[in-house]
Amino acid sequence: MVLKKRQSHGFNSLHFPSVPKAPRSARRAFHKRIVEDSQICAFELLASLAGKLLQESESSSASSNASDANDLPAISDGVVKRERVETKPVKTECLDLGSCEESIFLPDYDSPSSDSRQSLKEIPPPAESDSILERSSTVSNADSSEKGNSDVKPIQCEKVPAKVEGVSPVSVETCDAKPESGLGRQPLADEMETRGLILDNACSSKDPMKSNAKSPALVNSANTVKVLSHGNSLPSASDLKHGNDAKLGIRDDDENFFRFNKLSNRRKAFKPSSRIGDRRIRKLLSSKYWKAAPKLKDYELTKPYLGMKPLHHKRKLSCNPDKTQGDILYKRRKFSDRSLVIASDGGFSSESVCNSPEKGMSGENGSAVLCNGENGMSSPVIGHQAQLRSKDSHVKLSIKSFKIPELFIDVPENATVGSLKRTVVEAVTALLSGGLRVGLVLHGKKVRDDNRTLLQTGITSTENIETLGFTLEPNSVQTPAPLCCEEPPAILPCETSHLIPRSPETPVVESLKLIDSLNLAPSPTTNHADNNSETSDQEPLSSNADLVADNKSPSDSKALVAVEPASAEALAVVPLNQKSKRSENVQRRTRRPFSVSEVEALVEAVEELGTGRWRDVKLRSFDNADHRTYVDLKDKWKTLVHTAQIAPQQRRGEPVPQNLLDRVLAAHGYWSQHQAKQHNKNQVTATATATSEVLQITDGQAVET
DNA sequence: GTTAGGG
DNA sequence: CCCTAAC
Repeated sequence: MVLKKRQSHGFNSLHFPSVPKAPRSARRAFHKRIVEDSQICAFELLASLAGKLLQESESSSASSNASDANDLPAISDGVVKRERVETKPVKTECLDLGSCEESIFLPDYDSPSSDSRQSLKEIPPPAESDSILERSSTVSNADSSEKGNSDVKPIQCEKVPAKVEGVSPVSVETCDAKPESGLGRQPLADEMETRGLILDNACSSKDPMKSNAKSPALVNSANTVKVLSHGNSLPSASDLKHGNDAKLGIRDDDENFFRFNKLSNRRKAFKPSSRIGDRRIRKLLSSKYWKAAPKLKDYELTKPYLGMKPLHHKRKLSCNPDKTQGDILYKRRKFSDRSLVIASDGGFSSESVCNSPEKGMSGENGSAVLCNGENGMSSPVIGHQAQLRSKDSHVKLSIKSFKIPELFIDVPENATVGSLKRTVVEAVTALLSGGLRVGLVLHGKKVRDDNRTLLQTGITSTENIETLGFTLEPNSVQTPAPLCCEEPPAILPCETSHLIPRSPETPVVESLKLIDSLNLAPSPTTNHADNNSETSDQEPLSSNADLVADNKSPSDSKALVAVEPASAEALAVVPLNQKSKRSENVQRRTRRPFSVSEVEALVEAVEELGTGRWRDVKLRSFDNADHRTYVDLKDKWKTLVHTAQIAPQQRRGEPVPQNLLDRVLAAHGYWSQHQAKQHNKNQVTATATATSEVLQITDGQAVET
């Protein structure tokens, strides 16, 4: 060992790399797979978040509009329809990512407490797939026919699904929200629905299980996002075998196919990863995204902490149906590529979602809205609670949505839609990177004691439940506020929502503000929303498919969507997909060039401590610079050495005084040798036995160098 | 959690 | 800066 090391230092450093390299890369390749998976999870999370956001906005809009009962139904309809539309994409996704399915499921099983569970529970414990299928099918049915009539609470629940799909829905939502008039909305809904139906059909046909003759409970449960995803995923599997009508299906199928086989094996592995806490995911989230958006420099995300005003989402969009659809498609596509939107939901909130519209409105503290099942109806979702049950007195609640910390996005008008999207992703990612936790708010007060029983806390009666809210909170405050902090964020025009007052107690809970552009399709005409942040550019990154997706007659678009995107993507994606995907997700730390003074400090420290003791260097000279890790210092030193060795003309960035560079070289040279000597010495002393040889060698080395 | 190195 | 491997 010693010898080796010495060698490398002395002269052979160049050689070194070659040897390890091969193995390394190999290993890497192996790992990629895993990473990929993680990524998927990350995506799921994002997706879910997006879905939530959408939902949130939805709910708010709905609430505003629908103070009266009449309105509600309409809303629900819209929602349902939307859902359908989205469903298709979802499904696709599922196929793509075998993993999604798993992740989705996991939550249920994992957390006994989750609501969704309940439904499962009711039904004999079937294979996952079975249950899933059933559920999904149920859901679809419920949507189509029953939204309104669904007995009991189911109705409310039905609504929920819509929220799941984050992105695509948004656009739709926008349209819906705007016009109270059913007109604008309806047509869209129909069209979309149609599409959705088609998709559904495909799925359903494939699935034998499809028949929905499920107990009501199932139906209810269906509401949950999870359900959808499951359903989707399953169908996809079946699709694989049959082959889809749409090319899209083909591609997905293929992918799925592969994965599918592997999935079974991987399932276990996945479980853990599905968890939000998964380190990997976090890592990805936290660090990756930057690359994607280096050019976005201008954009800033403002963190909630910055004290921006909460904007209540409100998007102004044109309601052009066509456009909308295009958007939707686009969105879908996008998400689908990576993951199921749905899945994420399941992940985050173990709570299933079903809520009565009214309740939804009431969700005061901006958090989740609950509906109380207590009133005699038992929502399947809640079922999970039943497990906890003490006798008859269960607390039943459904969470329609979580509020997530507010995100501000500020981008130049000439920014591309794609960049905007990425920016949003970054923001969301940043949020998620720290992990999430759920807060409970009762009567506007945060309930902190986790050990108290619901009864003790007063979460038993219906009344209380109505004032109960759940919040999604970033787990770590430290979550880097990468993009935003440096400059004062521009404040976007916004409306504060009175609907979702934030209690001081729960600062964390905030509404996520999305800018309309997010939802917009790439087509320029579509967006003319007045949002400052809006961007009219087409997304450069968007695939042809995306473009194709926009204005078409419904039927056309459908066909196009199905086929084009799929094929296009398949082609493009297959080759590089993993990479690109990965690179796009997470955000990178903000770049912070070392100042001359920092360099000086570094040089000084290294002169004293030597290389190889970066932690000490950090402690000694950069202890206060929390943004400088010892790895950073090490890297900087590396670059300094390199810089010192190249011609001044080739150096870039802030020029480092030559004298410093000289010191760098000197220190580097010195420590290179010194280190070797040190090692030798240590070795020698330590192993008195083997010394002679070692010493000799050492000497030789030293001489040589 | 640190180090060392490749990217 | 990021990511990993290897400690």
